[in-house]
Amino acid sequence: MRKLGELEGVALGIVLKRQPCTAYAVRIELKASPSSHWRASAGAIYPLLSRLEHEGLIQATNDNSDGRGRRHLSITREGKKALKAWIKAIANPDRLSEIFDPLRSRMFFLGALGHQEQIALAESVLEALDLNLENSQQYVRQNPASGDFFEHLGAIGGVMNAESRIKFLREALTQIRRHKT
Amino acid sequence: MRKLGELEGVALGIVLKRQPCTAYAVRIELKASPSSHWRASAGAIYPLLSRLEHEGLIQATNDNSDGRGRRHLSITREGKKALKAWIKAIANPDRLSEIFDPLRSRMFFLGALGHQEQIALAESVLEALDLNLENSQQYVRQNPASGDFFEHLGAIGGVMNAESRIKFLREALTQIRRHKT
DNA sequence: CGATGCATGTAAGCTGTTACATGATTGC
DNA sequence: GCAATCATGTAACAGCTTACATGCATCG
Repeated sequence: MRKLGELEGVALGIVLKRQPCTAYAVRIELKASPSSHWRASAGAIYPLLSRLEHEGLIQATNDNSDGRGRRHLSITREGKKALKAWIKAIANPDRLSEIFDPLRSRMFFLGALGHQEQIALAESVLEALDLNLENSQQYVRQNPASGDFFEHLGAIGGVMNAESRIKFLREALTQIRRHKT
Repeated sequence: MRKLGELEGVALGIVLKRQPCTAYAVRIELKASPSSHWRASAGAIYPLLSRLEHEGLIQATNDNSDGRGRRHLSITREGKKALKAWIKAIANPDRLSEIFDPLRSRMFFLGALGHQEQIALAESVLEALDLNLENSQQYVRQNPASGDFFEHLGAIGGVMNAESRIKFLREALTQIRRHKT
């Protein structure tokens, strides 16, 4: 059984949670989730789900109740097995450290800016991060502990990450101010 | 002036820091950095740097002091302008939230596992995260405040992120134990 | 004198993006 | 009736990976 890619895992997971649902719904959910790496373009989602269907990880039933030719997706036994394997693969330290954070990438090169520019940028990013935190907190409220437990956990993770980034940038800003070229 | 992609920005930043340096050195540095999204494959780096050279953002001088045909890269005035623009682009909230964390992606779907499996996985990931933290701390020691200031800042960011993930997973584990399906 | 590291690249393939194309349904 | 949303897809392209190919230098 083939290993799933990152977007494949996420998409398959969404199918499991929302089944029976359309490919469109999967796409919207991906877009809606805050701080996502994925743009969830149609050109990615539809071929991806076709692939998963072709491999027997999801199945589709045609819904002819209206003229839109909706196709309702659900996960198969094989699909759930593949999803579980995908989830468990995170225990691999290499997979675990495949993080991507455009803010931290840029910190390494902040020295390319002048001292005033550094401070101005850090301050404006700090504002953006505050908005970011508010969005994450709102997402938690939209997914309370009373609803889907793991959706709630993931949302909490988003808040903690946002807080961590703010803490980091505040610390960085303090040190930059002290630094003076 | 064209906007730089993420890997382009990072590569250009490394050239600025290490110049004059070879493309190979850029690649090694990318690989060495802990928790990197990029595999820094030759097939990515060499065409990328050729592109930047072609566009006048970096320049190369041939070094014939040995038979390896080394090409020493350095950044141009235009290149530094492009790099600064790339760094400042992080103030854009959309760019800022393009985070990717394979651990958090999977938290949303942890419910696909049985309760015991959830706990076992979380525990083994927690161990891997501890190693992760140690690596990040070592990276800080390798890049002390006495050296390149921003390299040090970036390294600190790595540690804070590692700590944040551990804190998150500990919290998650506690809640999962309480949850009992 | 052989293994490892330095150094540069290419070819095929996969995955994702943007932009386009089409059409039905719903709400104002 | 018209706009927004639901819904499915394709085509062209960009970017990165794996795997391959080549050859010099250095160290034991």
